[in-house]
Amino acid sequence: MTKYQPKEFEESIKQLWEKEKVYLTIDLPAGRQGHRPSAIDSKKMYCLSMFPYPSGAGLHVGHVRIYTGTDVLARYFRMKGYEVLHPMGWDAFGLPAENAAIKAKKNPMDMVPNNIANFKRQMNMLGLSYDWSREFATTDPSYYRFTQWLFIQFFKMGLLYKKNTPINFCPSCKTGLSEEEVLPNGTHERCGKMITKKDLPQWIFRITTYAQRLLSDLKGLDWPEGILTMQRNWIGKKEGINITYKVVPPDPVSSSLPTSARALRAVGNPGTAATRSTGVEITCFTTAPVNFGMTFIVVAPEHPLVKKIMDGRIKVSEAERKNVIEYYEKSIKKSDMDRQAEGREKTGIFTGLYATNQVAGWDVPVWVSDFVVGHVGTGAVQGCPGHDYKDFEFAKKFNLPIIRVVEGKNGDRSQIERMDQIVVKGMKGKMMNSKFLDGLDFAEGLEKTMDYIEKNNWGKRVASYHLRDWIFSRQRYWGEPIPMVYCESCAKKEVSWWTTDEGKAFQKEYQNISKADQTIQKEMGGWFPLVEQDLPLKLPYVKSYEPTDTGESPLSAIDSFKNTICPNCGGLAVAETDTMPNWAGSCWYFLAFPFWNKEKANSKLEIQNLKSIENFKVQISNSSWPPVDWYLGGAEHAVLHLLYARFWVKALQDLGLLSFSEPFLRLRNVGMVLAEDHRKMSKSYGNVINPDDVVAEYGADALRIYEMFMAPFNMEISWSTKALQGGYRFLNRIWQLFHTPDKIKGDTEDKQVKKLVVSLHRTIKKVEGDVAQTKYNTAIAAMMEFLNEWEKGTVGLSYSEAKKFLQILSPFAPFIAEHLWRDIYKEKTSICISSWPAVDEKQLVASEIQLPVQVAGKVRGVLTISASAPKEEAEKLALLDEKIKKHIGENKYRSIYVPGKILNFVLSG
RNA sequence: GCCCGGGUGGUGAAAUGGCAUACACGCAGGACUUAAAAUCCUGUGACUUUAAGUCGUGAGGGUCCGACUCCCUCCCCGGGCACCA
Repeated sequence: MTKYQPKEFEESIKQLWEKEKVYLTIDLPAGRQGHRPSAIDSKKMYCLSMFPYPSGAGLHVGHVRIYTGTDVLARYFRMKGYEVLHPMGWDAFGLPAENAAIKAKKNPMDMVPNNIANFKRQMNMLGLSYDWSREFATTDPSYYRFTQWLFIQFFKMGLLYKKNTPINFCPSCKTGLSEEEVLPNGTHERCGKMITKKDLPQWIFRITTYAQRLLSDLKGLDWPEGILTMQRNWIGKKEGINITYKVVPPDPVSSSLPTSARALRAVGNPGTAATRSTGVEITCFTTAPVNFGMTFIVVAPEHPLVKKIMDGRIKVSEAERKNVIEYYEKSIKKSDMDRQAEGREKTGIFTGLYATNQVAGWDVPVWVSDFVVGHVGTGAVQGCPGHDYKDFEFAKKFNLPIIRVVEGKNGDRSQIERMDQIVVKGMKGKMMNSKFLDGLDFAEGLEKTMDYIEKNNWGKRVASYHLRDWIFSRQRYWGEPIPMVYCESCAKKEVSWWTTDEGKAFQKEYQNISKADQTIQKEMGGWFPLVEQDLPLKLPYVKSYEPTDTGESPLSAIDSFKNTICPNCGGLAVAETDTMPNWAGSCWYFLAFPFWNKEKANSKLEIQNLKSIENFKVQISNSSWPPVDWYLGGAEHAVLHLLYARFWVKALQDLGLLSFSEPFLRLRNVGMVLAEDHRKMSKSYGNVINPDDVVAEYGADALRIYEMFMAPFNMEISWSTKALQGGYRFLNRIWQLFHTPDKIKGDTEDKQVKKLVVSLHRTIKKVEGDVAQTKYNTAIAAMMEFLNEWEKGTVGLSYSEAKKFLQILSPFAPFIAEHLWRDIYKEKTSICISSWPAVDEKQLVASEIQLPVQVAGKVRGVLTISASAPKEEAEKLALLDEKIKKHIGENKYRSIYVPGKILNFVLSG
């Protein structure tokens, strides 16, 4: 008897697949001949794993899990007759690569190809069925030229602007840092010193203009419910109202009073906006306009009103101006850590100004406090301390009046003194102290207030989103250069791209979708995209690319890169030196695989082809492969990557390049693979498992089977070498069976054989159903169960039925399946492209089933009975059972009968 | 504090309203072997000496003929966000 020794055949099987090009995909819809021309009319299935960053460490066993999971799908659908696209590429730009290269004192450009070669070797070793002819890395100039081209289109649409934005900066290392390099306690992960913020001009994506569509389109996606919820919460839509309040000057009567007394003084006094005014307004966003209980306004330190007070455009007393300046300086310097240390303890300062609450008809004092956040809502809140916890804390701290306008539990109308008395939006209660609203339900009262405010033109209902615009600049070397040029002389002449002929034509063509309003056009004056035919704007190969001590991009130190000419006027101009973030390449890679041709894309001819951009547009918009049918990846990308990619697809749809609005129809998460000690695998713990070692000892199939079998696909697992050996044993037993002639030569007329065949077909059906739900663990368990039955029985399967078992095994363990397929069955074409065995449904209809019988809810017996037997028959049969009879005893009973499921005798006395 | 996961044998887990613990690991005993490894066979939730049975899916309550599964209250573990108006 030969032994199962995967080492002896896995390598040659791998070469066979390569030689026979079994994974090549045809191009849709152009219909170039693939290996199965007849499949051109069949349904398509685009199966994609989130592509990896090719690190120097090689594949992690976690990678093996996700890529095998997608591979099982791809292999299954191929055999089911679908035309399958299953590509792989490399997300090679970004911080990890750059930092690794800095450490190794190499240029990432030199390191990345080696890492890719190693990843690719390991993937082939695992038998992953990729169509490598479509491979690319986001760092290939032939790829990132299009990333840059897309950037330019988004710029033209008015989706990008430049603005001073704080970046993380380490004063000790003199370097700009990304979010992930800053530890939660506000220190730099490498040197341990506190980081600070530094203002630098940054490219910003106006993702917020798509907030509503990003929210609405979630409906109808076949994604895990938890991920959908997280996306919804991230976008965070809130319906409310913006109310505009007129700011009135300090009250001359009370100007001699101390600040605290003056802050209180106005409340309850008649509103004075009609007679006095500073000409300034404050707009507050609120979801609960409880205006009859509103006793103050608080603005964020970043609010424009604060600037106006500080520079004297609004007159307040000198003492109050000083207070405001002091408070501003202090709060602007506060790091997140300081603010956390303060906890919920409120700070703030009275500005000396008032505003008129027109609804209630009184003035309220205006305060500044950093519990109000500049970028949330309008950066100003109306204080209603009886009906908001934070407002309550603030009012308590500064002794501001608290007015109850909604009854509490059991009609409580008492003065609000404690937190637990507060009635907030969503609670029940009747309105009080609210004039025309008195007696209404709280929710109704809010609606009425909003109607009233809108009718008087004091405010407007709006939706506010938690989602913020997306900072797209990185002051780093290892990213796509941003293909933009700034021309100071054009800027001075107030020339923007949209005032050029090209820009005007674009505006006209895309007037319905363009977001390039007057503000954007003005702000972006002097900025011009590179001439599209000149792309790619190549990242220069340089010796030194470490982050600079000014926080600026390393490219800014390279004169030959920085100094350029203006695409508009031809004069001297400055090239943008920031690069794009890691997300850029991954935002559209799934759109590139469908038409990518590795050889062609990288040929000199193609790169010099002036029409290549036009070709690109045609290819990206004509392919019928996208959207992605199955997208598999880790839950850590639940928000950012998925949201960004969805955003780009919507923008491209608006540009007319795509005909669909969502990139990923089905999403499934893969759980992490932890080490045997339940910790993350890490060199420092010495608990890393290398797939190379595992394959060398047990073969690729055993590794695949183990990772698919150990737990549901989306659950976290800890590595277990013992359990891996179980997978190996399973394959070994299959090997032995196929080398035991009696087990694959059953007589098809034999009753025992027929029974075994029924079990096989049941298994085929189970595997089909489970694979389509990514329930790989139970699919494998079903095959194991069948194997046990087959092994233990005295008869075998017929030669042709046994073959079907190999076929259903092949998506999970392709090497052994292919080997036996060719060795035992002498097949000449690959099992990968054979047709999935048809289930003989007729055989599966069982004439008799095992029916559990309960007495008073407890199982007391099992009947062998026809699945469709009538109740009378089942009952009669059950009562023949001594044990059942005994448990019923002398009791009266009635019975519940669900045919095929259960018979339950319910006792009644 | 809020949001998202999760809690079932010694272990990974199965069952999504109908026989709780499939499948696998581990363990124990046995076979084969000079021996070990490998392989095969048998057993394996707890309690009850045996039998017959009782209990049992984080805790408590509810709905139902029937609940791991649905509803309510709470506890614990993991992840994320956090003064979000």
